[in-house]
Amino acid sequence: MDTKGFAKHDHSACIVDMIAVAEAYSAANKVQFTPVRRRVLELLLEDHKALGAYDVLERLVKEGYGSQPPVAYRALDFLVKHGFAHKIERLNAYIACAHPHENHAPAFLICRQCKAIAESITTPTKGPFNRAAEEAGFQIERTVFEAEGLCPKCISSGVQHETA
Amino acid sequence: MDTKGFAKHDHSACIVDMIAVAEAYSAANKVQFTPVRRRVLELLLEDHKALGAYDVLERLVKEGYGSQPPVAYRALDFLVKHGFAHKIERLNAYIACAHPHENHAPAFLICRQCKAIAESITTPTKGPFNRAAEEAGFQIERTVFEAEGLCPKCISSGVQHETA
DNA sequence: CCTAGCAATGTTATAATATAACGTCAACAA
DNA sequence: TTGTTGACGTTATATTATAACATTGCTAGG
Repeated sequence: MDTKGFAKHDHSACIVDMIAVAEAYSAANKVQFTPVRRRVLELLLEDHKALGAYDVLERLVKEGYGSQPPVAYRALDFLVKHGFAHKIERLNAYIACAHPHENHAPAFLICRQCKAIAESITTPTKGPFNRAAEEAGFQIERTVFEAEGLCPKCISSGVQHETA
Repeated sequence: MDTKGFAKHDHSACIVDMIAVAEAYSAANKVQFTPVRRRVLELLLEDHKALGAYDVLERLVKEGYGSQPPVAYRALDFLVKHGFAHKIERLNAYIACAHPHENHAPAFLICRQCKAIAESITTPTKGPFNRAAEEAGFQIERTVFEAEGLCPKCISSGVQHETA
């Protein structure tokens, strides 16, 4: 299981790369990688954490794009639909995909302290969950795998115990 | 992995049992299993599917309980906190726990067609996800495992293909 | 008995998240 | 040219969730 997110990496290169991938994909699949869509993907990549739709919207407004929620939701929906972003259900927020088009079954580790998020990919057809589904005769179309807890950094900096 | 939900069972007995468990637990843990809380648990058990907070509220109002959202949210929070219900993040809805206090790491199979939901329990310390977390040095506190797709019944009754 | 503290309930009000519906425009194909 | 389509922008509204405060009833200590 390949997990990205808590390690440092060359971030500006990562943005450039992703945008290039998105452009190639869009050309190949005859979908439009328009300025708003590109900009939203960049925003998600820049932050490298989950942004709410209204966070995205706020930034778009500042840059002269439309000012109403559908502007943000539509761009986010596009990115999610085509595999460039994921929705973190637990947070009602969106994050750039760290593994675009690697046959996704994304799984997230969400730090409750610093809000960092790592994305793993699990094999879509194995694991106990898939076995259980099979036994039950259930046909999986989409999965949500999210874990909340403490990332390595926050553990070592002494945060402990849930505040619950 | 024990999966409950798509098979038939004696439903009124299941409600009675759960309520008894909840009462025993509440007595033992000195928490108050009040009328609203009990009623909300009953509602969730009766439906055996996920109810939104406002669905719950609507029924409570009809029965003379308070009419404002916090009434429903507080009861649901209580039930979730003490392990009698779970929130289905994907649906922003709540469902009675099918395995109360069996050392939970609940996993759900959600039928997009008929809205039936099955609850499995996964072992909280195994599986690829836990291994990935361990490798990453991440300490899991809570998990969300949800799969959407088609349940056996809907498959055999001919529903196919996502409408996407 | 009184009363201070507490937990639960109820309320009002508002915040945060999300979508429906419609008009305009540009690209493109017939 | 014209009809269609997809994207974008808008207005308006729906849906989900919480903050903050008053009231009530219980109970522990005096």
